[in-house]
Amino acid sequence: MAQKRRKATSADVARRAGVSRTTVSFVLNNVPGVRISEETRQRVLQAARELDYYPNAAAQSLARQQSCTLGLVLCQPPDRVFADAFLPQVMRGIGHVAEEHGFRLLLQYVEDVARPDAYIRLVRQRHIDGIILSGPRSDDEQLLRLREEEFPVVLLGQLPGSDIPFVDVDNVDGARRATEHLIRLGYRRIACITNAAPAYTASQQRLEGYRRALEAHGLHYDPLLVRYGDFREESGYAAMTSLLDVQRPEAVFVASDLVAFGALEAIKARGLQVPRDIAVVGFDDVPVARYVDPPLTTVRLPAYDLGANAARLVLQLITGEEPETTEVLLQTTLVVRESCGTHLQ
Amino acid sequence: MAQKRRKATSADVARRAGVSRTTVSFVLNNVPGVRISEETRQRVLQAARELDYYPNAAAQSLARQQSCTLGLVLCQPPDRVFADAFLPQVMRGIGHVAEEHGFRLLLQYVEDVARPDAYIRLVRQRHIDGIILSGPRSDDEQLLRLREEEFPVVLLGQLPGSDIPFVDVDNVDGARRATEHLIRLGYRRIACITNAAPAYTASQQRLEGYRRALEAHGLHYDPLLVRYGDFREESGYAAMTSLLDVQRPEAVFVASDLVAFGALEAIKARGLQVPRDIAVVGFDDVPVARYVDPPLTTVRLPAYDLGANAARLVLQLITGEEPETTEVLLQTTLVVRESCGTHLQ
DNA sequence: GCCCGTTAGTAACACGCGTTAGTCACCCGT
DNA sequence: ACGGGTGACTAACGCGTGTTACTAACGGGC
Repeated sequence: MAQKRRKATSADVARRAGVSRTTVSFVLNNVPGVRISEETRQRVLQAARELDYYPNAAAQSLARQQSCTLGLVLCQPPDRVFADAFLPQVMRGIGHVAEEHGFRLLLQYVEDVARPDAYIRLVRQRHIDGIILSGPRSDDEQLLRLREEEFPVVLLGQLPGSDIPFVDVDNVDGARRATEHLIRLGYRRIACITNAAPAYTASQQRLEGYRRALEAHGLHYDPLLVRYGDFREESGYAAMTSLLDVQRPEAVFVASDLVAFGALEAIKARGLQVPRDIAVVGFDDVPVARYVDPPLTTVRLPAYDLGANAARLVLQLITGEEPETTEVLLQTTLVVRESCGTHLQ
Repeated sequence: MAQKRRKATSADVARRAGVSRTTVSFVLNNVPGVRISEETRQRVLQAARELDYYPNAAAQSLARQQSCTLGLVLCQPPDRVFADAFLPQVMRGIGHVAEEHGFRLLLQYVEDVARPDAYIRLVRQRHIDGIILSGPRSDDEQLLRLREEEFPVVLLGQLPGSDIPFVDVDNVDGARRATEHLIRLGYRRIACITNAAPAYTASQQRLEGYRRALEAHGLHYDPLLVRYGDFREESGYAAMTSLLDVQRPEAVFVASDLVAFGALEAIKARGLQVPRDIAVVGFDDVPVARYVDPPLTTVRLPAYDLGANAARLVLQLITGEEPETTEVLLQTTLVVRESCGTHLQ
């Protein structure tokens, strides 16, 4: 049974159909502007079917000078836990769009950012036609060179000061809405714990959103109510403790669910209750946000769409279509659960 | 700056080094058994460096009759939440091992199991040399055909009744140890909520482990203390409620963290406390297990190793090395937190 | 009867590399 | 002087496809 036979080539199909290889290629690729009689066309299709013919991908790539493959490069920063939670959905988004356009998806982890050779080789070897790069670093020189060479690159996340096309979440707006939600619930003294050090763009942006919400409602932005997290929950615990040591805020906007979990712990450790004593809103809507106690009100990121948009954009760059915009910001959704105290009203 | 120049080929390198293309190939591939003078060798390497030469991947694949690419096929069953949490780590494991062997990783989602053409095409088109398939379905005929053709396939998870090589977690042992932990803590009346319907292999195995632990310690296995989950937390809530309606067990082994979260809710809803009134142990150690209230004692799966082993195995199948074993079961780790009541002792 | 346009298809080259079978020069021993 | 080895390379083919330029046949208008 096991057919270890040599696989059929287009030459085999041609022979069986009694035509030339050229004709086979024309028929199977539906080349426009070439006239083939319906009868011959059917003969070719029939032969291909009978021989279970599939064109060899390597040969096609070689001849077409195109690999029809996208590279997904993961330069994950320390916030692996966060990133990991979203990756599968992002990848599904990319995968679907890529498949619709006949593209495949090649995965490349880059652990050591100092040596990104791995993904550069994929480009130089013509293994991929375009790149979606998650977690861009400003010290990545290779990336800038690719850009100069006009190789199709799309970032997942932003690289300030560069003009590389990107797809990202509207962090400012998400944070603004989260904070505004707290304001509308009547809280006035609202603290903020960021998701990471200010060096991270997303961190800055979320803080900015928090600030804008306050100012839009005539509240004073008080730097003493701001603390910086570092992706991990321990940092949330420390930051919250520090806030409580000074003066208990009525509410806290924590720009990361994970950090928020730490903050929840710290609040409990003080014998306080959420949301009765302090309201908390997170950011990210990681899968478990709804399972913690109390269920966390948070900001949901459109993971699937992030991937789908990135794929769409890089495909446009590849085909040379002019994209409407090369800087895509996707909107977030506020997911109201219990930690913000809505149900207390 | 932007060098839109044609990329260097091995012929260019040959010309610059003043040798034949053959020699270039010999040098760059370090072909054994071929004598090249040290001087020529250096000249070739030098020329390659100066021209920034990278061999064209498609051409290499075509000539070598090998793509040096692994396919990771994801046929995720309904337990997406569970699967998603582990995927990134599994992929890292695969990615690392693959890279060590000069292999790349191609990702393919299969949403519609009835039409697995997508991943079959990758094989027929010689795009990949081997497959790691996550979430095998017994109704996947294409998969069995591949096996018959002796195409390198490794499963992540098991397919009962087939002899396809696989890598999986030792579910029986993990469940046994989780249950034994409860027994050692002094609990006698121990219930079990499975992670899924009995149709799922992993579900059966975990129940079996629970049973063995009981019997090994002279405890009676009572079907009335068993309920079936369905991956989702709602099922855990319902199952736990049902258990409490009959008679309150002293402890519960829940074969899935997510389902366990639901069980925790149900217990709280009855005004009972964990672990004081009922001890709970979960399975999977999803990232948030440590953040729920109380932190969940659970069984950790070696996600990274799962991927690394699968990659190693499929690479052996590809190179024709005889693997020691084609059925790999990896051990789990019991992660003791608070929900089991250890700290009450 | 001749020319030309159209239809239907093909020969031949290009894509960039791996590899087998061979060539050529040189040295060594007798 | 000559056969035989060896070290250092190379010519040429094969991998399987896409595509450009060309041809052969046919019919139709004048």
